[in-house]
Amino acid sequence: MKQSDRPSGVSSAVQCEAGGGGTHEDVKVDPDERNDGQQKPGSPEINNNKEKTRSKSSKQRHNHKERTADVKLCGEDENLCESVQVKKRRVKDEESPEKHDKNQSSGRKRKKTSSEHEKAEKNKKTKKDGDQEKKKKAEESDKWKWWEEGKSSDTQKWSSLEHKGPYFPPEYEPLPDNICFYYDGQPMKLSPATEEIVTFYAKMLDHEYTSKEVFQNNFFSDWKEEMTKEERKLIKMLSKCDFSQIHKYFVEKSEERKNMTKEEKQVLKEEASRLMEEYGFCLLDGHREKIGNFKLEPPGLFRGRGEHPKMGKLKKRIQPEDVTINCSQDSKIPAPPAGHHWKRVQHDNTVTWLASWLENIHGRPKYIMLNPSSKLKGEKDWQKYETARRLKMKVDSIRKQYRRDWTSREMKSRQRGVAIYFIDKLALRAGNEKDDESADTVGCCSLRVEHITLHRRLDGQEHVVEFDFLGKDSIRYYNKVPVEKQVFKNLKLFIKHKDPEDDLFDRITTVKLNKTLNECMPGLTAKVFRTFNASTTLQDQLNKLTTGGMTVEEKILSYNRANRAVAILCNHQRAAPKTFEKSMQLLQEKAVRNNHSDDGNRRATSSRLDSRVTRCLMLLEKKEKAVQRLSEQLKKLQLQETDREENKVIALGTSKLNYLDPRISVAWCKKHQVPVEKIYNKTQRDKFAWAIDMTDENFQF
DNA sequence: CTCCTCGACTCAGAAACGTTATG
DNA sequence: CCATAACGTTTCTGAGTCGAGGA
Repeated sequence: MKQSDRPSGVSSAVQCEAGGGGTHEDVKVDPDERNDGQQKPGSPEINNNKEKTRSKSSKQRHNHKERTADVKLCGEDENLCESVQVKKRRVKDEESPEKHDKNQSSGRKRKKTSSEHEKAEKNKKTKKDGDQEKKKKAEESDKWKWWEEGKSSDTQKWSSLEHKGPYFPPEYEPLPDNICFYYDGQPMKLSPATEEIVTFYAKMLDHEYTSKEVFQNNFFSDWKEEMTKEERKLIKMLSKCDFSQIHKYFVEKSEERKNMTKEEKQVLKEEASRLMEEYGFCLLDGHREKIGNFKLEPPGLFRGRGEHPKMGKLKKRIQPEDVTINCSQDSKIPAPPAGHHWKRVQHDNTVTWLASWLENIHGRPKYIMLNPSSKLKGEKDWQKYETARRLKMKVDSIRKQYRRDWTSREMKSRQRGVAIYFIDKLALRAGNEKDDESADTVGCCSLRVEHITLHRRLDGQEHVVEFDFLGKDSIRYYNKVPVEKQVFKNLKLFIKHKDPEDDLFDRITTVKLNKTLNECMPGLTAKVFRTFNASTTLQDQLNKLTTGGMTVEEKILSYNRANRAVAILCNHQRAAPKTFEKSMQLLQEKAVRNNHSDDGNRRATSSRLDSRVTRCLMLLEKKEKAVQRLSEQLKKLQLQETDREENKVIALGTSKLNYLDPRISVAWCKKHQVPVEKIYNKTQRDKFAWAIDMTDENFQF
């Protein structure tokens, strides 16, 4: 599986003190460590801790009363990320959405500097329709500054909502008569419904997916169910099906599309923007807001991530009769397609979605919701960062508490203490329980014994825990982390008498863990730690990496480095670009060539110097400049090279979009005179409009 | 009270698509 | 100047988190 094969250990680069090297073959626990003494005679329930086993028993767990002994704390965390140090902060009351419930209409006023840059940027492209330009500018000027209005209610999400309903994908277009499906070598005309399903498979033929047995089986059994009786009688084996002609047909079609003339492409583009204009927006509390996904998902074959047991299943076409519409009572109710009706029309203003349906693979609801630039999303986002900032105030006491739990007499508390420590230190996700109908991935609470290896000593470090598991989206998490001795002892205790497939933390669940966290601080849950640690890391790294005399380019490089540190912490990965090796090579070749011509220039320079000094002075200057330019270019290339290498499997976007308080970035931009559009593109600026508008250079997370 | 399911929302990387750099 | 490759942006939809509410 490609995802799991990714070069791992990426995580070690930034994580405070990870090591290198080391083998997988190590025994889990050195024998001589076995009776290393955490098990005092009086300790209750220490043995036989095999409660939550992988299969299902996680349901029935004992609940012991809290009897956490008040034991002395271990020494203060030198190991926790340095990011934690509390910076001098200026929490400006008026910037907190949470403190705003009362003065609804107080209308904070802020400078409105940011959109000016945008206009300047746009003016560069004057070749496009002047009309469009005007339109955009008009839109900009009446952008809704909801953040100046004070916080709105938590439960009621809107007071009026009007929209056109979802856009339905086009109907299936049957194949032309000369394109045929073959069974057992014989051409066969299929019923339209069956044929459509075949095209889904045929289109994917050169994808790795179709070679997987699970995929094939799921596909074939779902396909059979949709066949007519006659077809079912004939088609018995997938291996006798020949989709190649159909496959070829679609390849050619997409080729044609690529080779369309500019005019044809323009027509298509206009069509799309017309669609967007009609379906892409809604009216929420009197403001025109962009919708995130106004197009219903077309039918196709389900492609899960990783080793998904349901891959290849048929994702059915959504009918209007499957769709629930949510809008306000007095609004213009969207019209269903002719001859159809909605499943239901409701007017629930405690939710944010405009339409929903049940997806047939898992039977779970899916929604049409607003774009991140909308008030509904933006306000929530802002609130998220404010919660993370509140955690900043509380984090010291929480850390003290979980350290205390490491020596508790209760297994439950010890496990909770270690789990929160992992979540805090390593930015692990909570790790809810999952059913067997999805890929086998884990988070903190669902870690199993087989996912960690304990090394008493590794690469010159003590008490190293080696993590190796598949997380969300089946992305591999691989990291070797030195931990406190007490954590190490506890882990040894947790895995005692357990099988590899047993839960490491068998006495806790995400629900219980979050309940504890919520008692420490209202609104605190496991995922807040990710936001908190990500944002803190960014701020610290920016402070560390940005220095006075830097050029804008260098500053941006620093920003990207800081961003990368966060991405590594959060384990945000991507597949190495397909062309990576090749383009890397190209870059190197270029560098080499550059270097050579550099030499050539030098030689030329000196020889000329010998001959006619006066006349060549200008030439010399020129040449020197060329040399200088070339060596600068070379330096740039080398820089680019390392940057790219470092970035090979790191995805910066996810953290930038979801974990980094945009106000940190905006403040940094202002402080260092970096135009904000150098770090946020248009979409990102739209999403973070609130932060760009309200933040001054003194903002501290 | 706890467990368990469901619903709604955030977060995730791949792929498609568009733009810019390069040769 | 054009063709192509590289790169950045947008779309797509799957995969998590977490709270609510009923048994």
